[in-house]
Amino acid sequence: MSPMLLPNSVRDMSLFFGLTEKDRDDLLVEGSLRHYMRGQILFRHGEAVAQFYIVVVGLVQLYRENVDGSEKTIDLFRVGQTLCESEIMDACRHHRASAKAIDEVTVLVFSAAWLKNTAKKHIAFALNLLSLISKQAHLAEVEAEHQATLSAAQMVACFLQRICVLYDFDHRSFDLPYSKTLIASRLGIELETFSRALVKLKAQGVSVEGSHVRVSDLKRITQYVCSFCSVVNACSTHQELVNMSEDTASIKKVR
Amino acid sequence: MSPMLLPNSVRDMSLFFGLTEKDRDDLLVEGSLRHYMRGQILFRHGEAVAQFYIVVVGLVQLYRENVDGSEKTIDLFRVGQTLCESEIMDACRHHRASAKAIDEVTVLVFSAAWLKNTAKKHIAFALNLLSLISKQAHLAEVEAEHQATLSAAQMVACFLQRICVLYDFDHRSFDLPYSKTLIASRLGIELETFSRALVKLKAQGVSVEGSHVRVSDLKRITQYVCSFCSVVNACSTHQELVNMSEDTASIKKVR
DNA sequence: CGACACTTTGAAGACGATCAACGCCGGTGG
DNA sequence: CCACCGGCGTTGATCGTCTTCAAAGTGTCG
Repeated sequence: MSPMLLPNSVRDMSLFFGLTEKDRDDLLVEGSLRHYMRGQILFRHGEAVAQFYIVVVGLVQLYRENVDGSEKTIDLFRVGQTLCESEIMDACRHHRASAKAIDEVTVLVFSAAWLKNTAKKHIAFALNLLSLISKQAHLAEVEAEHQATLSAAQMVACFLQRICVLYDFDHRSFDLPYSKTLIASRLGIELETFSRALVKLKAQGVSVEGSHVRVSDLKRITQYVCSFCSVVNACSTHQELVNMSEDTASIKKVR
Repeated sequence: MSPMLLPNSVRDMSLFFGLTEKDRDDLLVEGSLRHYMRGQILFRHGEAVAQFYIVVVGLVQLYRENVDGSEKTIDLFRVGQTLCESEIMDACRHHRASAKAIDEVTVLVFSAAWLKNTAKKHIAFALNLLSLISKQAHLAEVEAEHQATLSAAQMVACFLQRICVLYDFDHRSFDLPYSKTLIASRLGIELETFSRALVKLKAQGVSVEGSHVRVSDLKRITQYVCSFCSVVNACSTHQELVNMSEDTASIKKVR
């Protein structure tokens, strides 16, 4: 697989910071591209953990099937995001959830051994991986906290903010990048609750028509969710995080 | 600080697996012991992240103060557990939560630079740290999922199981290691809800009188919470996890 | 014994889940 | 071209669960 063909969002991934271009490309060469049609399964809960994935095109859904057959979306991964790194580093032998393609998806696949060996071989890679997984751990903690403390409408508002940062959208006007059904599942709420939450957000200056979102008062919506939340959302990349953290104290004061 | 004085639960921490005893002790020497009285603050939300902590004695509460003054417990750390590793590796400059002593607490304190440098110097340490943080990320994910999908009674049952593994208690009869108020806060539910959840669990063969817990039917309570949950709870140490994962498939079938 | 922290219990209310009905839209097939 | 269908989203009604407020019970420690 020639690294030249990969989109910039993959070649510039934070995972490869601090490596020479040559080292990075030598590593990327060891991956192989794999395509999935809409709805196809990448891996299933319970199967052996054998591979590390980097999303190159499309959207991948990580989800769990409950005993009753319903699905709960754990997370959604877009271009430049990775799957299974924590399962591999955690020495977890079996997948803890299933993954499927939402769109037409292309992923770059590496063996689990590749990930471990690369971490051993390149200390910079190991530290980047640490940073990446730390960030995930933190996001998951915040998520757990939100589930416990925020109302549905607040979680939706928080999600909209996160979307803007992740996709680099204009915070005042943008289109939802995927269906409301999927968003509701991602947030752990029912579609009906999501729909009603959008109605409530109108009072906070957020209007959603179809898939188009317009936010009339950025400050109001930021205060509506906890201000801490907005810091988290803004810290999507390493560099942004470094910059943002300068301002954390002042944001705290503002609230 | 002489490593000889540290309890085994610290000297045998998974973080130092694969290092020689000498390397480990040389590293431990660089830490300094610090004592806190009941209720004293280790660090506050918003302060600069400067240190890495290993709990040597007592229980440390990580919590967030909401705008309205109420506290939400994010996690509780006992002997042999660590604080701030993910904040340090994540290059997060300011604490994302506050920490205080529940008991009388002793911690071993290292500079943030110590943690980063040790990871750079000893690849085994870096990999152990990766494993540790991966595990945390996973637990946090499961936690978020539980908050979204389980009832209060199920979360309490799940928590009791986790307690047993973490403290190596007899699963059939043990004492709660801390107050019900603290447990409720940890689970993100109100004390009243917690109390009522215990009443409901009587029907599942779990009786709690004062702080003493008796479980009459282990299988019933395991099935009451999702079976996936019990696998997670059991995977408290690296080695246990490696052993457990052998059985994951079979446990899945059982449910 | 009284003060105080911790816990339990009761009653009322808020919120989200669930079930049901309907509207909208794009595609398919007659 | 129209009828039908299925996927998606909205809205209404009802129900169960958790929170909130209030009161009372339990225990410990001075």
